[in-house]
Amino acid sequence: MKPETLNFFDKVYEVAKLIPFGRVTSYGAIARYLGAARSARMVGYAMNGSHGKNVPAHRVVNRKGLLTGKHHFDGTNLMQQLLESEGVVVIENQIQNFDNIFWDPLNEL
DNA sequence: CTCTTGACTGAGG
DNA sequence: GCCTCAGCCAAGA
Repeated sequence: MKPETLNFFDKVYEVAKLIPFGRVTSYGAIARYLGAARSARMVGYAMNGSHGKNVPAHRVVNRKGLLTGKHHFDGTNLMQQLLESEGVVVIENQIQNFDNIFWDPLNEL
């Protein structure tokens, strides 16, 4: 598997799968780790195809810890349910104690 | 080829 | 801290 054969989307999926249980990261963090610091939006765009790929998209939020992508899940509060199942406290689409559970691939990986 | 659409981010007021 | 604006880049029409 040459890296060149891996699409930007595939790279995003790989990183997303590496997010530890009960931790979260941001689109920008993943983008920077992939060397595409200006492509944070592409990370989110890539998650559109994350369904059925065993990708924990619910652990990826924007830089504020806001669940901006919750509307892309089936249920209205499915994304929040999944996060709370992992011990992550979410109030009004906002992850509480975000700085503490934030997982930066550049620093942790 | 051009134009629109985003699960974003950083800077400025 | 909140709001607004502009830059960013891939995919689809």
